[in-house]
Amino acid sequence: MMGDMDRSQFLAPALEVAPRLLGARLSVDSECGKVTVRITEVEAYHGLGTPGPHDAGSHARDRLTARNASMFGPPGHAYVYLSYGVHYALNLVCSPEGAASGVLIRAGEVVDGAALALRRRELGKAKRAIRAHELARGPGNLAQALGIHRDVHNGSDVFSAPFELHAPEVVPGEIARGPRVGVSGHAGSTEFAWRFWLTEDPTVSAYRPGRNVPGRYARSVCA
DNA sequence: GTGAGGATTATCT
DNA sequence: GATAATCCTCACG
Repeated sequence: MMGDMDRSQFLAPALEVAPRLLGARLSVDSECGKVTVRITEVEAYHGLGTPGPHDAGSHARDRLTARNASMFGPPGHAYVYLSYGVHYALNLVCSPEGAASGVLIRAGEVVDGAALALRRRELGKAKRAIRAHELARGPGNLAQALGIHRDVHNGSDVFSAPFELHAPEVVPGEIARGPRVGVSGHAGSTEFAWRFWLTEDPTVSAYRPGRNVPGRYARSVCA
């Protein structure tokens, strides 16, 4: 159940991998120093070549493109994209090379390098004071806290520098499951309850439904 | 070449 | 709750 975190785990479809990443520790090193988060919230996205229902919410739903190419690349590598022209988001690529799927890392608890993470967040915008549990809350904030940039990290191996990935040290606790955040159409409905988070963890981001989602006002479902 | 639409966040009402 | 910020990606002609 909680074996070593190695590359072979990422050969599976993202939907299987996603919940297993909860509680894992992810570090990103840089010339400024290292920041480590304990992953508390993730979402699975499938794509061409990965078994399961067609995922209309995925960047890799139709074809290989310049943007989504690393989702089709080797498992255990990073897929980084620019969201809304404003924020980077980090995914860990799953499925064998040639098939697309990935796990979006949506939130984490900063367990090391909090001072650097805070400095990066303050450089970003933030006039308001940032509390500890908000340092890496939400995919954009998490990427910023870790110092993720597309040009530097997209397509790189998560099992090599500057990344480190370690399996959960203890059973992470109760896992909740619900529809993905900000995904429009059926792909954002409870039919695609592909978001996983640690119940009651304060670092988990707020749920916000996408547009045109059936059952838009349903809060969330638990596993 | 052009235009619409984001796997978001912070801020304002 | 609503919206601006911001710019890349992709579809279309």
